Amino acid sequence: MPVTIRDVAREAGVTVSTVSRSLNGAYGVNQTTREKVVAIARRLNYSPNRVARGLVTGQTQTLALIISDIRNPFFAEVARGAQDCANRAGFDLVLCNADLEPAAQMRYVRSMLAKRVDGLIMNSVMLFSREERDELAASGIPVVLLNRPRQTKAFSIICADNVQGGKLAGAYLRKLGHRKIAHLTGPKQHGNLTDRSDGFLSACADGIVIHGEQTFRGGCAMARQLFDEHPDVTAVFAASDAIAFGVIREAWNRGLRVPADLSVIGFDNVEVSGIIHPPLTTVHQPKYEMGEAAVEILIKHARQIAGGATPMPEHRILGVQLIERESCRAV
Amino acid sequence: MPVTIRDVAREAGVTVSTVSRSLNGAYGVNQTTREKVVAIARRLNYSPNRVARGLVTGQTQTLALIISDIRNPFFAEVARGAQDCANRAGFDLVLCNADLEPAAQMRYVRSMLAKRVDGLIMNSVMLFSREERDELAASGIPVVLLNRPRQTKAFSIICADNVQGGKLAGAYLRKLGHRKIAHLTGPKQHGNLTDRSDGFLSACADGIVIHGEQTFRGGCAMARQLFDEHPDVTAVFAASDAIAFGVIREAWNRGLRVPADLSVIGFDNVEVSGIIHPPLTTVHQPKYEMGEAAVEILIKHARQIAGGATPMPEHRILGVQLIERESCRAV
DNA sequence: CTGAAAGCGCTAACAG
DNA sequence: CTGTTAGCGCTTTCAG
Repeated sequence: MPVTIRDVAREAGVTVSTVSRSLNGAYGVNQTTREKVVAIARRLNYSPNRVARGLVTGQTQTLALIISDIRNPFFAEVARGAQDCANRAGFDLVLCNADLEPAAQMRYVRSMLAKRVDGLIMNSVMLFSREERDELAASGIPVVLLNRPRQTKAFSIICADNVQGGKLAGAYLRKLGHRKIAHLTGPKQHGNLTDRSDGFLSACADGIVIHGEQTFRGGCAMARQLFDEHPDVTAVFAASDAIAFGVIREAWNRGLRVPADLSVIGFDNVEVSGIIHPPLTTVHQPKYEMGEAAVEILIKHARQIAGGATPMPEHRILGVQLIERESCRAV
Repeated sequence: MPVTIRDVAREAGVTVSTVSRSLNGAYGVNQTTREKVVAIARRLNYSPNRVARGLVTGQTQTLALIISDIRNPFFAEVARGAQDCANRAGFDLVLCNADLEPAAQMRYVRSMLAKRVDGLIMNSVMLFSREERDELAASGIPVVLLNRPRQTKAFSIICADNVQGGKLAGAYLRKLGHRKIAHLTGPKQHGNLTDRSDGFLSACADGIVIHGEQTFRGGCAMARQLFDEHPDVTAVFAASDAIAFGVIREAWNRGLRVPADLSVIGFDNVEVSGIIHPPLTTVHQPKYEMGEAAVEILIKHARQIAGGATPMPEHRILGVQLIERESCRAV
């Protein structure tokens, strides 16, 4: 049904190879011939079948993004950065939501491999077993891991400077004069969050640390526990904005005013943090840029592989930034 | 590098056609032969090259989702529903963010067509010109439009019952006893929003309608205008949650308490509406289900096309629902 | 039930 | 500079 390279060739009175060369800007085509071919291709509304091209070149100009959930605003922002960057380079991005299930994640990986994507971005927990990791590495396609600071050295890694972010938050609260400070975070042993805790504790060695669920609900629950057990706390550093929102909600419920009675600082700087009341002071992660960086690396590596080279995995840590809004005050 | 169907065939001592048939569950293969082939394929860790298969079958098991911006929580939710549904059927989903630019949108459409996706979901404004529309229709792949109530009859359409939603909101505010009610919405002549307005006006014929930008900032701006020009208004129906958040923010700035001094109802029911203070009463759109429905239609139509049939475009309107939270009160 | 052969639409040597 | 030839890896008639 659609017009093929053969149709163009016939119409132009040349062979398909000449058409291919003309359209792909390869050397060795008479300028006049090329122009003629290009004109005819345009007139026929010809568009090369990328599947066919992919089969012969071995490259699909497609990347995969395997994350836990696109509804998480953090990932939405990363995805947008990744897609924009991919688009600029003529690549497409396929989206996979694997939640936190290793099995789902691995199914997606295999499916993407079978579709011969040129690269893979993944986040999500404890990826696969040793064999699975080897399987991926053996596939020979570039992989960048998102936010997995201490992972194997076989893949590239992009993450924000979580240690620095935690330190920034802790130091800021101390500078405001707070002395009884709590840190509400997710599960222990969670790469990112552990780094944030470490950074925080380096600035507030006597900080109270409470673990829970890294969600709005989790934030509510941890805040309840905190208010019950440590009513003298004057400031909290939430390991994510979602947790911070829970803290603010719970503070409201207890009649505590933020920031009058309680200072709260978050982490991530998701869009809503500027919209809620009070506007949330938080540590900004360069989410969009992380997506861009991941794709940038992938494309570079894919080109190297196409050129016969073996790319070196790259580990890039992006800077964070304190965003002062209205949820903290000096005491 | 990767193991091909030929490797399996050689190892099994049969030809590639037998391997193909065995693996695809086609009729006419000796049970014993099939089992042997399957076992060997598994042992070799064989996974068919989907690009090659796509070239011959003409189907890629891939769908495209062209939206304005995945960072918009509305689209994130739709995307998640779409991706889940696609995944269940063995399809993948490629994500494109075209913002509101017709040119970008058309580039994505063409790119997806060239990659031979099996179907297309699009939202975004005033798609293309007549020729562009014809070009898409001529491509012969199924298309479903998101939230474009009054579009051409050549494509399928999924949208929420916006008229009903507007009516629900208006009737609710009246039932609470409000008489001076304002409706803050986006640009005029915007399919969805116009429907919401119409529904609202059918319940509140004397409602004040203000047009602006359909964003948080736009909500702030419209609220300022409203408070200046109509200080006696006791309730507002915002055409989207984003606008409602702006109204609440601006109310705070003016010292108006929500809902004590001003009742606010939104539209969409994005996740944050349950997180902000006060929790927002709003009209729920079945976003996830809209994504699912879109993919469901696409896949059904793709199968029909593969079977030689010509699918009939389908128009599906999904029901909405009033979510009562704490931003409205009776007067 | 299985094999041989053709071909999807394109690129890429290799000749001429 | 252009044409001929050979596949990429798979499915699918068509024979046997």
